[in-house]
Formats: sequence, C-alpha cells, structure tokens
Amino acid sequence: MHKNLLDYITKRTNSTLTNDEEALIIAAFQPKKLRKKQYFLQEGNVCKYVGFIVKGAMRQYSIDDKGVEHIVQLFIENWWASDRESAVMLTPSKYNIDAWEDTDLLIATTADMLDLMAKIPSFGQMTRLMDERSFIASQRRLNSAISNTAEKRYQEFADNHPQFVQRFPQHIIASYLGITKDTLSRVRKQALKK
Amino acid sequence: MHKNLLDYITKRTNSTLTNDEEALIIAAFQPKKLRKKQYFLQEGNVCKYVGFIVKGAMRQYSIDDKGVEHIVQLFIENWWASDRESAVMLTPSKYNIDAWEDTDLLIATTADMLDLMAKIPSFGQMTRLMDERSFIASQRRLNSAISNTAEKRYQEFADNHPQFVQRFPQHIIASYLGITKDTLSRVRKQALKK
DNA sequence: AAAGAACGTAGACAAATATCTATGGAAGGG
DNA sequence: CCCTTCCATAGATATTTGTCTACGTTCTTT
Repeated sequence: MHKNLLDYITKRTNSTLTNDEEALIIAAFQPKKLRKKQYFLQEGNVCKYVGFIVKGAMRQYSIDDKGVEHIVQLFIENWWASDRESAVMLTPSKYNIDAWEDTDLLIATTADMLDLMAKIPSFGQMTRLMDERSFIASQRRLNSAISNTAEKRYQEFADNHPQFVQRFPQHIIASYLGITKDTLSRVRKQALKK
Repeated sequence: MHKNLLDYITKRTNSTLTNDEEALIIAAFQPKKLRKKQYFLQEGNVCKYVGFIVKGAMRQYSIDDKGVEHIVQLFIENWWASDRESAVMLTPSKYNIDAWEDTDLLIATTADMLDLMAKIPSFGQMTRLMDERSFIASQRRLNSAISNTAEKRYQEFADNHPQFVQRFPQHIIASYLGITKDTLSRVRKQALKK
C-alpha cells in the first residue's frame, strides 16, 4: 500500500529515495480504511492527521446555520486530505471530512510530516509542490467563482475534472460549484442543446 | 528600505538572521517604485518576479471576454505580489497586476527566491508560512463565495480586512467579492439600517 | 423480492443579483 | 481655477438563481 505513496513522491519530484528514506516514510504513514460516510475529521476537532488517498473518494464540507452542506473540496486517489487551516493553526476545524466511497488512506500526523520534510529533501520538495498546486487550484476556482456564470463554471469544472463528475453525484458537484442541484440540472440541460 | 523585509522575516519566524544571511537577502531584492496604474505584470507575460510591498497598494485581476475586470487579489504593505501559477508553471499569466497607489516594492526573481530558501532556513520557513497563509485565506474566501449571500460576504470581508475597505474604492471591493458595484451599494445601504 | 433512501428532473413561483441609465459630488490633472 | 474623470447612489427593469413541491428512477439495505 505504501508503494503508491513512494511512487507518487518520486514521480512528482523526479528523484529517487534511498532505502533509509523509504523506511522513514513507511514508518510515519499508517494505513487506514474508511467505510463510506465515515468521518476522517469532524467539525470542532483539531485536524491532527493528513491523509494520502490510495483508493477511494472523500469530501470536505461545512454546514451552515440552516443545516445545508457546502462542499469546499473533493478528493480522489493521489490527493491529500486534511484541513490545513486547522492543522497549521491548531484551531478547531470548521469543516467535516468524510468518505464518499470506501477509502484506503495512509495517514501521518502533522508532526511526522514536518519531521519528514526536515529529514528528506525530496519529501520537502514534494510537499512544496503539493502546496503550490493546491494554492493554484484554489485561486483558479476562486477566479471562476467570482467571474463566471453557473453554466461556465460547470463547463470549466467538467472539462478540467471529468473524474470528479463521474464519481460524485450532481448535488455534490453543484454544492462544490456554489449552486443548487436544481440549477445544475437546468445548466446541464442547456448544455445538451449545444 | 530592506529593513521592512528583514523585520518581516524575523517577526514571522521568531528567529534572527546572521549578518551573512541579511547580506544575501539584501543582494537578492531590488528596490522598485511603481506609479499608480503602472503594471507589475501584464497578461500574457510569464511572471518572473515576486514583489514584497514596502509601501502602497496593488491589485491582481483578470479581464473577461466583455472587457470586464475581475479582481482576484488585493495587496497592501507587507504582502507579497506575484502570480504564483505563472511563476511556478512558467506559463503566460492570465492576470494583470498593477499599482493602485504609488508603491514601493522589493523585487526578486523566482530563481533568487529558491536560492534564498535553500541557503537560509528561516527564509524557507517564512515562505512556507506565507504559502500556508495564502492558501488558508484562499480557502476561506472560496468557502465564503460558495456559501454566503452578497451581504454576508461583504460583512465578513469588512470585518476581516478593514484596511482594504478604507484604501480601495467600492467598485474594486465589489469585484473582489464577485458582485457588481450596484449590488454592493445596496448591500451597504441595508447594513446601515442595522 | 420488498421497502426505503438517494438521485435527477421538472415546473411554478420567489428572491437575489445584474444591467442600464441618470445624477450629483469628489478627486485629480492641467 | 476649470475641466475632466472617477466614484457612489438611485430607480426601473431584465436575468439568473434559489426555493418548493412533485414524480419517476435507480441504488441500498434488509
């Protein structure tokens, strides 16, 4: 199971890991299985782990005053699940993270992550790349959210993330885009005509 | 002028810099003055510099098919201006960054930044903190954009960033929030009644 | 196989927001 | 100082999106 992670690191950084480095990484990451709907993180708790998704799909969401869920992030294989805000600031999380499909994870504590970053250059490089990618994705999504109509946002999303459209139902996608499932349904209908 | 930057680094990281380290940083960062409306980065160019704002205010925005500007980011003193996506991926930027007020910057190339990160631990730490903060801010804003009404979004923004509300006109703030200036004007009027 | 939940779609209506035009005042450049 | 540009607001109207209810289908669970 750890092989997926080691491959991920070497591929992303175009480097190799020594046996010692591999051992350190394997020691730090613990396998964990989550059944569908099981929580990885619950609102109000401090996020102590980061999870590398080996197989499965997860979602991160907040719940507003009216009890409505707002999807802030979706994760599938080779994504890192965690609430960075909570993990970095050590504050109670405003979000829930749970499994949408049965999911296999490799989890490590924030402390272990910092340790690995310090000891293994390519691990540090990998996390930097991961951070950059997250930020860029977030910026793009934000730009799309403030600039585009619901229709354009969905088109962009479907073009860039076809895997997500396949694996999550429409009401989840709609929430992720900041629209209702009804609007998404209408938008898709419009799109078919073209 | 470099003192602002050195202070910023030591404060953020709770550490001190040796004379050699300070010299490296000063050598890497070049002072630059921008007049109001002058570009720091223009759409289509690759972002080669990152700028630390010593004094002034800047904005980052895209321009859509209809020629409408969409503000994706605002910067004031002690913020770092750059298009990370372009700088990291070495792709032409989709954004413009220009000075909203006359601005004093300290600029460094991406290569110099990487060099400083490698040579100066606390510089690496500082950039990591900066990246984390950016990401968290971006996540929050995204969450707000998809979850809240225009009114709530403005309230949150005004509460969290009173300096921005003071220094940028309403149509800029409105664009930043993803609404029109007309809507923002109405929202503010409503808020006064409370 | 049956029962219940989850899901997508639809239509009618309501609410939020955008668009457009106009106006007066403030700010900035010569 | 005058002139121009920028800025905030207002009202009328159009468009987009949300809300609610309903229904048929598919998926889960027992």
